Amino acid sequence: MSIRDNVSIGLSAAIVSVKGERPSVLVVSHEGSDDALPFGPFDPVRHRTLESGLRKWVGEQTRFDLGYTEQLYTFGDKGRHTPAGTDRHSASSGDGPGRVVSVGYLALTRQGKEVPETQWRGWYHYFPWEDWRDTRPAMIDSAILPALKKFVKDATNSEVAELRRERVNVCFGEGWDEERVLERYELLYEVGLVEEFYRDAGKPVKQTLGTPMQFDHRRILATAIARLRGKLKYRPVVFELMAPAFTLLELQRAVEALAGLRLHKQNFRRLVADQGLVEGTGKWAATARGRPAELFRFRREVLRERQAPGVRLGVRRVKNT
Amino acid sequence: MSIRDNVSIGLSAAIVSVKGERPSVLVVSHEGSDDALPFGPFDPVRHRTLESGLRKWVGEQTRFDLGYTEQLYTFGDKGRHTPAGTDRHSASSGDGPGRVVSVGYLALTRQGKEVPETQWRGWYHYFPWEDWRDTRPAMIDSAILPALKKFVKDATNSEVAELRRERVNVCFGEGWDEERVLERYELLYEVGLVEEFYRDAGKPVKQTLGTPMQFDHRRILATAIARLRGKLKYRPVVFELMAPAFTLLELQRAVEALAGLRLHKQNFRRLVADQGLVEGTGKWAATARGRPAELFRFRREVLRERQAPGVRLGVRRVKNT
DNA sequence: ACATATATACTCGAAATGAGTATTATTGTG
DNA sequence: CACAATAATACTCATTTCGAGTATATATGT
Repeated sequence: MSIRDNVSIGLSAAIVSVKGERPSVLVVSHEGSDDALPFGPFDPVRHRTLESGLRKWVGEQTRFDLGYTEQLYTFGDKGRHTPAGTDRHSASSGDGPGRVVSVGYLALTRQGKEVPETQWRGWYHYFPWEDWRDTRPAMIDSAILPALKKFVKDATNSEVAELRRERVNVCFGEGWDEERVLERYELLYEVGLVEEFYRDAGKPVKQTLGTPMQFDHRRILATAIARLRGKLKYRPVVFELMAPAFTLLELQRAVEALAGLRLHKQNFRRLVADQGLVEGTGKWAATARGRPAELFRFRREVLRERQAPGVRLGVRRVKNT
Repeated sequence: MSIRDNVSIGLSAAIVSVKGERPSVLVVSHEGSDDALPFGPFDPVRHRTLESGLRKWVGEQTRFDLGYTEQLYTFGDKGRHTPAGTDRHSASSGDGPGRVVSVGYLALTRQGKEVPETQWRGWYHYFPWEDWRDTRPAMIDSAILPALKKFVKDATNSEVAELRRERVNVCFGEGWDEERVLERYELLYEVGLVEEFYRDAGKPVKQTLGTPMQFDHRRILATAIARLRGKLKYRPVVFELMAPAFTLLELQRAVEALAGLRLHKQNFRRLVADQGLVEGTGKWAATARGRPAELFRFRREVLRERQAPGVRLGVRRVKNT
């Protein structure tokens, strides 16, 4: 237990909110460098727990009050936490910048005012292939599948080829599993379809998909999206992202935005109502056209009452609203 | 990002196997001190990833080949990683033993030969209130609920009391949710029903429930059990713990052992078979009494083919076999 | 031959799910 | 002002899954 040189703990947070139909993440962005998630060091002297450290500096830096937070994953890969332009091998030389082990968090919040240096960006900028709400994204057929086919063909032997084929099939084959965000990102990284691959390898950057992020932050964001998409189904977490009162369609749009899928309206309503997740307020939303919708509120009691079920996404996909 | 003093990364593994009807965890045990999970430091110079570091020293120390592994959680709480007998405040004094952030892993393996200094121990030694296979454990009514009632009554105001009541109800109320292992352990810790509470607080130890472990290892084990119980239901992970060929009853017993619940035999069989998780080998097991059971094997192909579903535990609970 | 112990097959009602169709309450337009 | 358009909400229906049995088959031991 004596090795404690050159390791530091970094905390990164994927702070998520939804405005309208856009799931967004809070990023630190500067001219001339890639976007980054808010991150900071963990100071073991000042903070009793990792999470209290996180809440502290997120509060200071972004003035956001994190409601729900959840630890995602701890990443310690050598060569994947390198600022652009830095020699990726410097960490192994003993007293260089040292190794950073980063603990990623997911946080959900309602959207408030922005803070200097930070901005809300739609998460599909970083993962354009993950949004299936309107159509299957065209880049899957035009760019991704051709590259993946080549990846399978380039296998050194037939056994490797078979493993690769299965992986490609699970990630991008028939039967879209909206939760496999991380697996897909890692696959695209491996085949050189995302910019981070070239940066980490010190190679010249090629034309790639989606907007890159600093360090391994896009990987952390992929983990966050995957986790949130999964959690949606069995815990009522969407409500952390909603205003106190909302129409059922607004709720549905939020879930759709996060899941990247369209849902069946009537069944969605039935699910939410039957589970008692929500109760009418007796007020109606002002709508431009059509019959006005009732405003609902989340029945916070369900969190305790029963084993609080989630919004089981009504249906896989559906043609239209 | 300059703080890197006095933090070290420890890796701990809950290595799980099942023999017969006993879910077991590999522990390091010595006369005179509490059991511990195998753990070791993460050496950032030698290892590229946290997981490769883990596999390396687990391999060296225990000679076990970890099949499935999964990162659980990263714990960094001050005062909960203190060896028995050490002043729990020494970590905060700057250049004492320093702060250990520990990354917990879950690993599944088939049981092999034991290694000196380690031993397989049934996990219900540490969590006797979690085994509901035969009956609802008597200690819940005799020891746990009385203490929890007092905990609710001792609340300083009625709002706190209400929150406590809800927590108690979710953890030990009607409708046992076998996945809430960690929540229950944390609650018992808080009310002083587990030994670690007294040790961490530097108080004299009272009569408590279950076998204690060193550091925060029982918490890590609780996390592992919770995760595994959850995962069982949607990924076919049980098979990592089974011999290459097994009868359906053996499979059911393994799932029951892990979940701490009895399942409905006929429905369990239907679920497993209908999902194509398993195929007959045409061989039959030698049984002492009764009609011989066919031996089955796991159809590894399902892992790729479809989005591999898990063994959805047939039923909540059942009177008898 | 039959009691006992298992394994395996089949049945049946209740609930959940997927996919609609039908009805109601608004606004905008000819 | 009637009516097209738009959206909310209600209701229907076939299919699947689930929980809980009963029924039958194949062993062993006496």
